[in-house]
Amino acid sequence: MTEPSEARERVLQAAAKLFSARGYNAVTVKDIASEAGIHHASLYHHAPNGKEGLFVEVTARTLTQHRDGIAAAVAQYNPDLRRQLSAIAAWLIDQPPLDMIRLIYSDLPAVKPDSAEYLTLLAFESMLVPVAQVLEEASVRGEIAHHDLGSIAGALFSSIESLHTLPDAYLTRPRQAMAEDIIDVFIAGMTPR
Amino acid sequence: MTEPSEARERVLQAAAKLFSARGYNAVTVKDIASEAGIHHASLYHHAPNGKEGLFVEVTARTLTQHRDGIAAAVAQYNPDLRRQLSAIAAWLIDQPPLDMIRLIYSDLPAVKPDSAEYLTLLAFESMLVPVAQVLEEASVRGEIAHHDLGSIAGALFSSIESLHTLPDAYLTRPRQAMAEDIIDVFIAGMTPR
DNA sequence: GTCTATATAAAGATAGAC
DNA sequence: GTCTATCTTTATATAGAC
Repeated sequence: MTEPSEARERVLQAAAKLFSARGYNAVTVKDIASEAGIHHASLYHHAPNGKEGLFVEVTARTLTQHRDGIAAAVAQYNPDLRRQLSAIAAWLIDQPPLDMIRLIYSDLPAVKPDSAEYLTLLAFESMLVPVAQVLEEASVRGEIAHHDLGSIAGALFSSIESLHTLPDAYLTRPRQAMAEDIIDVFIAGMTPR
Repeated sequence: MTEPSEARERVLQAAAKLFSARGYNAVTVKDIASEAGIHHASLYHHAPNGKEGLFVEVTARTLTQHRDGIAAAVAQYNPDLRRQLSAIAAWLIDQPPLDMIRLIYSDLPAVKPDSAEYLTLLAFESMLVPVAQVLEEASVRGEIAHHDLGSIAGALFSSIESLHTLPDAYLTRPRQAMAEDIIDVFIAGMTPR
């Protein structure tokens, strides 16, 4: 669609950063251009479809990166469930927050229905499905009891993701340490006794 | 500040509903007025501080209602931890989604710093602290092992809240049933063996 | 590829009649 | 308490020079 270039990449990264931090509606085209170090009119040279096209493109890219990051964590520590989940948590904590509720209820209603549907599907396939799969494999190995793994995967994912919420005042320990505690509880809770 | 009246209450409820569903930035004053069945200029009669004042007022009210709803659930089933958590979940599922990440990262940056600080504090005191307290009391009774109960409370809260995210296509069972499963895992995971 | 200038539309808000 | 009319500001987007 548009030529790759160093400047375009700066725009995409600025957009990804700001959209991810504040959501579609709280970010202006000027914010993005300013973050990328160019005039906001210049942005349309790199993003002919404007704000909406930019959002769809960088959100898809962010989701794909999450999918790949999670897949790498899963592959690296296979078949050690605890290490797999810790590595997924480390990845999620290292990335900007990915607020699925905001994405679905606030951001996506502002874009074309086709794009919204595409991103919704991509989000679930990138986040929930891989986590559920890791649990499923551990279940097949007999390490955890059979639960509704979709529900549990969602709970685990949002538990880790919510660590981003904590303002520093409430952050008594490193987020990764909190994540380990949460993972411990989940694993213990699913382990047959 | 402003006289209570049936019309003003309609405005507040419309604002609460829309802000809660889509967030501060995705809702316009016209949306709220339209939902309340009045012209948008009339809205300023009931809300002299405009959109921002309206948001702060209804968000505080929503948070306070959540605090009270959780407190009622806790009191009703004291000292039965599982029933307490189920009742909290039932309350949260029955209410519109309360997205803390969106509130803190997307909505609050748009309001005056004083208001933002006030709402941040109120949010944590209304949601996380009560849930942590229920866990703490169960811990004192010896029913669950000592964990970082702040982390676990946050995980539990966001796990339940994330059930709102699931589009109907992914909703194979009632949300309350999923919540029960999640609560089971949390309790089992914290129970000393 | 970036800028200045400008067009267009939408949003928040106020004044004043009824 | 509600409306019509209007004002001001901001946002998205385009045209065209350099």
